[in-house]
Amino acid sequence: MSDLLQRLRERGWRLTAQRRVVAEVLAGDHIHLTADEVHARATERLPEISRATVYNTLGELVSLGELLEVSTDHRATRYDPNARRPHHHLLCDRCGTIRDVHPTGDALSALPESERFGYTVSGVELTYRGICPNCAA
Amino acid sequence: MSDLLQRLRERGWRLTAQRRVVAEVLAGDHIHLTADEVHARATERLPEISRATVYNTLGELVSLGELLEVSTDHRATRYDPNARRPHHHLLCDRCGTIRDVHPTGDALSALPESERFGYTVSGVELTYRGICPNCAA
DNA sequence: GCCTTGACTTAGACCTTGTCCAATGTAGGC
DNA sequence: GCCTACATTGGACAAGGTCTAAGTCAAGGC
Ligand SMILES: [Mn+2]
Ligand SMILES: [Mn+2]
Ligand SMILES: [Zn+2]
Ligand SMILES: [Zn+2]
Repeated sequence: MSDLLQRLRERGWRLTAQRRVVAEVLAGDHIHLTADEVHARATERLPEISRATVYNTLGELVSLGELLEVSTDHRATRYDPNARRPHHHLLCDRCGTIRDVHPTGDALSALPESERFGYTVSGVELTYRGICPNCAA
Repeated sequence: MSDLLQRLRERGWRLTAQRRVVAEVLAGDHIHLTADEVHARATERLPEISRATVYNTLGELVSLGELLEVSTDHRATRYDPNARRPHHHLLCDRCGTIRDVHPTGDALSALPESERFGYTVSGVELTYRGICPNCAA
């Protein structure tokens, strides 16, 4: 997290209070917040931060490869700070909670040449769906 | 496609010109149109069809299990008439073209118990990403 | 330390996607 | 052919997201 700020400074980022707060809000495991959720949490620490700045900062972090965009549902995009270790997602259909998961094997190799239609395939995303223990109870 | 209309009539659907045109627009393989694309194509055949009716009809077809919603990008939902044969998607990152694909193996069994976090896992979606032959040229 | 400047932030207008509603039209049973 | 419950319509509305012009400020140079 201050690792992150360090990397960003090295890439010429100005260290503003707003950017610092957004970075802080995104710290942690299994974090997949929407832009408005990030804004709400950032506002607790820095009341005057604007929605536009949150969107700007999230967009920049995505461009820099420090954040991933995840669109699991048909609602708002979620932002995933776990961009350094490849992983997939397990989503609760009832409450929307998302966990990072690491399936075995390589999903890419499961797509035979005959099913590639001449595409150059570079990646694959898996989204598992189910019901979380909390919602099951 | 008239199969579809047949099934729908059996389920109590009124056969209106609007619904017929939406069903026609959705016919074919590897079709993954947005609601506005469906509306645009439907308008060519039936100029007075409204956006609300297109949304209504698409929503009903989804409820009836005749259409799938696909959200591969972070933009508009796409509607997939290939609801009868399970499949996954291969997406061109440049132009957005989507193909239906059928990978080998079972992605569900690739998620070990230790990575399920107590969830009851019921399904998995795969999205392959790459560049289509058209965009590569 | 202070100045300078280009990068950053801000409020709010605006756009796109999608939902909702009251008024109007019509498919299909009789 | 009539009736009526179901379908369609235009437009208002809402959420998520983008853009802009004006003001602010981090940080390098002195
Ligand atoms: Mn994640
Ligand atoms: Mn498909
Ligand atoms: Zn849940
Ligand atoms: Zn392409």
